[in-house]
Formats: sequence, structure tokens, C-alpha cells
Amino acid sequence: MGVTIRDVAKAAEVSVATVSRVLNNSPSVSPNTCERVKKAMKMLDFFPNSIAKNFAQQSTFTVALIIDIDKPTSFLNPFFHEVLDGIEKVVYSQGYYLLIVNANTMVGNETALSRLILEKRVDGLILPSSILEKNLIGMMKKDEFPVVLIGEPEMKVDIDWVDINNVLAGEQAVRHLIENSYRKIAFMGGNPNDLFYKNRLAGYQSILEKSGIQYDPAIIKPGIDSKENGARLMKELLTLDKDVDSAIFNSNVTAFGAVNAINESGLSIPEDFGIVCFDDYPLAEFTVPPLTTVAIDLRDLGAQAATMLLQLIEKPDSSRQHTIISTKIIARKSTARSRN
Amino acid sequence: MGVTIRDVAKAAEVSVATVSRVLNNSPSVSPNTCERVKKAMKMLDFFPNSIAKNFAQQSTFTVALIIDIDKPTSFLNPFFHEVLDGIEKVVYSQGYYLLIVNANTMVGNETALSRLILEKRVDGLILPSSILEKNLIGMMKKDEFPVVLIGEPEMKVDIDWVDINNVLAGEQAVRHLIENSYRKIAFMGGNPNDLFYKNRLAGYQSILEKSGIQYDPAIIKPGIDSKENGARLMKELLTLDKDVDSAIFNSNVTAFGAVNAINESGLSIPEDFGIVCFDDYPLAEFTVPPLTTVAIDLRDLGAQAATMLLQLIEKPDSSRQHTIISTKIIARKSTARSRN
DNA sequence: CATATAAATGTAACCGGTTACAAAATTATA
DNA sequence: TATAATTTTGTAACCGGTTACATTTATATG
Repeated sequence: MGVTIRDVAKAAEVSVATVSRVLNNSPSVSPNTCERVKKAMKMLDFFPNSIAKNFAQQSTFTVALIIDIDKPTSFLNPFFHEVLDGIEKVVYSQGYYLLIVNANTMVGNETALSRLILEKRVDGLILPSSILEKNLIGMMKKDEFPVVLIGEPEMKVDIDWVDINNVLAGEQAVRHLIENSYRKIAFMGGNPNDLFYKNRLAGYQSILEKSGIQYDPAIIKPGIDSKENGARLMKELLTLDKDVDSAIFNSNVTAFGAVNAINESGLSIPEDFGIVCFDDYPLAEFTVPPLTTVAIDLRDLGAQAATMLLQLIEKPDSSRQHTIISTKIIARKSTARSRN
Repeated sequence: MGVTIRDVAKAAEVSVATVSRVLNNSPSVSPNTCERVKKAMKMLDFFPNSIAKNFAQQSTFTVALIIDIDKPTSFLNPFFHEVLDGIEKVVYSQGYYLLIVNANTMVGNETALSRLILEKRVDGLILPSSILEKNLIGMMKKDEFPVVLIGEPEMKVDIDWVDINNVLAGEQAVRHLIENSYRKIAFMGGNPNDLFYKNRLAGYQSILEKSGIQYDPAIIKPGIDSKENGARLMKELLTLDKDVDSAIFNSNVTAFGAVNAINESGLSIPEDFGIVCFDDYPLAEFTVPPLTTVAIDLRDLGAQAATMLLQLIEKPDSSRQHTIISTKIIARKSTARSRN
């Protein structure tokens, strides 16, 4: 139906191999013939059929990004487009394409994800570490399928990943509060089984210790991250009568729930109580109070993941890599205490 | 390298055609042989090579979603994952895959987008109407390439689209304000050249007329949507001395800028001044004031677009379709005036 | 039971590039 | 100028499914 490489070959009076060489910028084509072939291509309005190319090379030049949209805690969620943007730029600049699949999408009685691998639909995967499970790992290991995780995995597996340094992030949060004269700092929300929770908590403890502040397990209050739970946890915290003057929240929604509880209690933010939370959010300047956050450069995170994956695809036997993205404090009203 | 259909054929003692038939659930395979073939597949751990399938059928079973992330006004931006989710679910449920491409991504000296079409990388496209231009339309028309637009296009073209009914959206905004006893309603921000601006304004005018309220061009103040501009426009509006008691904003950022200006002027929201804006936003309950918005079901919008596209791919000669997604008012504090 | 009809299966061409290897043309070297 | 080395080009197999068409096998009908 379309114009093929053979049509071009005929028009340029060369062989198909030569046309293919021109397509792939092979150095072993004389400038003369190269010109002739290109002219023929233009004349015939030829474009190479990518499907055929894929078939011949047994590669799709496509990578997939697996997302977990249904999981509301996924930090990818509201800022997802930033991560995507970072990945996209890198992937396309290298001549690859990008597929998107929801982790839980089913096709027939198999997950779309497993089919991607088994049917060789893509050359590699970027996926949230939260999705990893035995079955999937087995599948990937079998063909040495190139994969990069977003987030350090819970289990010990031999797979590349990018993540933020959650220990450092925890440290930054505490340090910022201390610098703003807060002393009794609670650690709120989150699931203690999550690796990133453990790491943030470790950072929290480390800076407390360095600052000579006593660690007090009573003001560590984990829990599901929601507005309601934030309010509940905060009320509990305030009735402890521990002179807590600030808190770090594992999610901004939880923090906002807590804000309500704080206001009800008569305390004022930031004078009587300081708040830092993880994950920056849009329209931050329009919430009351604007929350100080530990922010991640999500574009960079995406770009790094993509870079690692493409490297892995081109050189499958390179050794495992782990990349750490830096975080930074964005100071806002919720910790802007006048020193005292 | 891998197990092929021919290996399975040999193991099951049938021809490759029969194996292919089993793969495609052809009715003309006896239950007996079908069983035998399936057993052989399982035994050999066979999975069909999708690249080969694509090649044989000259189709990728893939559609692309083009996004315009760099354009901050794109309504897809912060809620992008919702649209994506709607599209994704439909696309995968039909056995297709979904590619994502930034509109402005370049591969060599061509846009990634045009290559998708020319190299037959995908079977169809979903793209924001804002991206449409002559060159692209020509490319698509030439092969009758299946396309569905998100947003009604400015120019008269023969292409399917989904959009919200912006006339109705404008009407809803005004009606809500009137129902809450506002009478002198400004129309703020936005670009008068945009079709959706024109339509919203038309809805605005229509309800004013029906309600017997005089239309006053002086309180229509278009402009680039930003916080700064929102404040500036609002100041201008308030100095007009027109007794304006409410406004409809074409973007929530502009609205927030205006909120500052209103507060500075000593007016209170919602008592003295009511605000409605288009496009709902996350964390709405935590902004001050929470803004009443005209909200869109973006998942539905995505799902509709995908459904239309797949229909177009399967039946290329079906007639053009335009789908309208409904909008609804989400009433919040910014218009919660006690009746007077 | 012979023949017509339908169902099941097989054969082989086909999709359009890539690439190993061979052959021809060109350039370098003795 | 003959021969070797190098560059350029050509031939044809190959990637792994699908499918039109032919053929065999099973079932229905007179």
C-alpha cells in the first residue's frame, strides 16, 4: 500500500540494502549515492515503516511507565505530570517512545503490565517500587528485562532505582524547625512499615540527637494520611500535655486536617505551633497557612529514571545503579516564627 | 531466540495456521486440537511476539495522547492524571496501548508527533485542539488518520472532538451567582480569541438577559491568567465604581490574585463580593476562601475521547462525532452569601 | 451407500525493513 | 601495471506472526 524501501531502491537505481544504509546514516555510502537515494525518497514521499523496522530489529524502541493512579498515597499523583515530563523529554530525545499503563489494568485475565513484558511489547520499564511483587520480579529476571524503579524497594532485589534521600529529607525538616526556634517536634501520619517512613524518622532522630533534644516516642503518631485522621491525631497530641510546639507531617492532607485542630485549640500558627510537611503542592500560596514543605525536583527524578533505563537497554550487562535526588525546604508561613 | 508459533505447531503436531487460529480464538478450531495447542503453548512457555503480530497486521494497536505540558494554561495540566486515567481505562480494555507525547518534543528535525503519523507508529491520536495547525491537518487528512480532539477547534475542520459545553458552563456560573443574590457580575481574565472564552461569555450574556440584568461591557475584563494580573484587573474593576458585587474568573489562579485585591479593598467575601471560577482544583477546601467552581468530569472526558477514537479506528468511514461533557457547579464559601 | 455440504486443517505467500556475506568498484602499494 | 587493501554496493535470508486459498476430514442429505 505505502511506498516501501524497494520502491525507493528502484527509483534511485540502487539495492534495498543501500537504501536501508541511507536511512540509518551508515558511513559506508558514497555521498553521491546517498544524495540520489534521498532525492528518490523525497520524490516518492517515502517514510520508513516503523512497524517493519521494529520487527526486523526485534525491538520496539518503546519503554513503559507504570503508574499507580488508584493509590491515593502515591506521591506521583498530583504532580504526576512533572515526573512524566522529565521522563518524556529524555526518552524522546533518545529516539524512544513512551507507553503509559496503570498498574492494575487488566487485559483478559492477565495484567497489562505482565503482557508488556511477556509479549516483548516494550524494551524496558519504569515502575513504582510499591508495585513490585514476586511474580513480576520472576518475569523480569527471566529475560533480564531492563527495569528502573521509582522509589527504593522494600525487599532486597537486584534492580536499579531512583529515590530521594529520605533520611536527609527528615533531617532537613527537623533542622528547619530547630532553626526557627521550635524545640519539641512531633512526627505525624504515615505508615511505619514503609521504607521511606523509616528513613524519614531516622533522619528526624539523628538531628534531634545532634541538637541535644530528647527523642520522645510519645509524640511519634503514625496513621493513615487523611484530613480527618490529621485532625484526630493532632487533638490526641495536644491533650498529651507535652508542650509540643511543632510537627512534621508525612502528607500535606494530614497537615491540613491538623491545622483545623490547632486552630480550634486556640493555638496560632506559626507563633505557637510550626508545621513542615513532605511533598510540595500546587496553589500552596493560597492555602491558609501556606505550608513549609520538603520539596522534590520531580522533573529531575523522572529524567534520571529514564536516563538510567535507556542506559540499561543499550548496555544490558552494566552494573546496578541507585540514584538519589536531592530535596529542599521551601519555607512558608507555617514555620515563619519570629525568633524568641 | 524465543519460542515461536512454529515450535508450538511442531509440539502440538498441527500447522502454524492452526496455532495462529487458537491465538485469535478462531471458531473454526475443533475443541480437541485447541486443547492440544494450548497445552503445547503452556509446555513451551510460549507467548506471541507482539512485534510480529503488529507487522503482519500492519497495525500497532497503539494510540497516542498528545499533551501540551509546557502550556501552563492547558486545563489538562494539574488534573492531567484524571483525563489520562479515563483514557487509559478505555484504551486498555479494548486491547490497545497508549503512547504519550509532548506536543513540542522533537526527534531530529521533525516533531515526534508528525513521526508518529508518518511512520505509522500509532493507529490513532487524541490531541488538544490548541495544537492543531495546517501542516498537521494535511498530514492527517492524507491518510485519513484517526484523530479525536480534546476541545472544540477554532477552525472549521472535519475532525471529531469532545468538549464541555462552555455556553452552558457560563450560564451555570451566572445562574449560581444570581441564585445567591448577586446582581452585578463581572467576567474576568481569559483570552477573547479563544473559542471557549467566547462561548462562556455567550452563556454569561444569555442568562443576564433572561434575568433582566443589563449587560455592561465595562465589567468584562479579559487578560492573561495569572495571580498578578488577577489582582490588577480586580483593582481596575473596583475603581470603576460600578457597584460590581461578584465576578466569574476564567482561571482559578487569576481568581486568587483577585481575592487579595478584594481583601485589600476592605470588601469581604462572600458577603460583599462573590466569586465563581472555572476548573476545579485540588486542596480546594484548604484555600481561603474555598472557591465555588464550575467543574468538569475529566475522567469521563478522557473516556469519551478514547471511546470515539477506537470506534474511528475500527470503522474509519463512520461520520464525524462531537461529544459534550457536562459541567456542574461546586458551591463553596466564595459564593455562600446569606440572602439579603 | 454415494454424494453434497460443512467444518477443520494445512500450505505458502506476505508484511517491509535489516544485515551477514559476497561481489564489484575504487584506491593504495609495490 | 599488477596486486593488495579498502570502500562501496548488491543478494538474499531473516524476523514471527497472519491469512487467502487449497485440501482433507467429518457430517448431512437423498
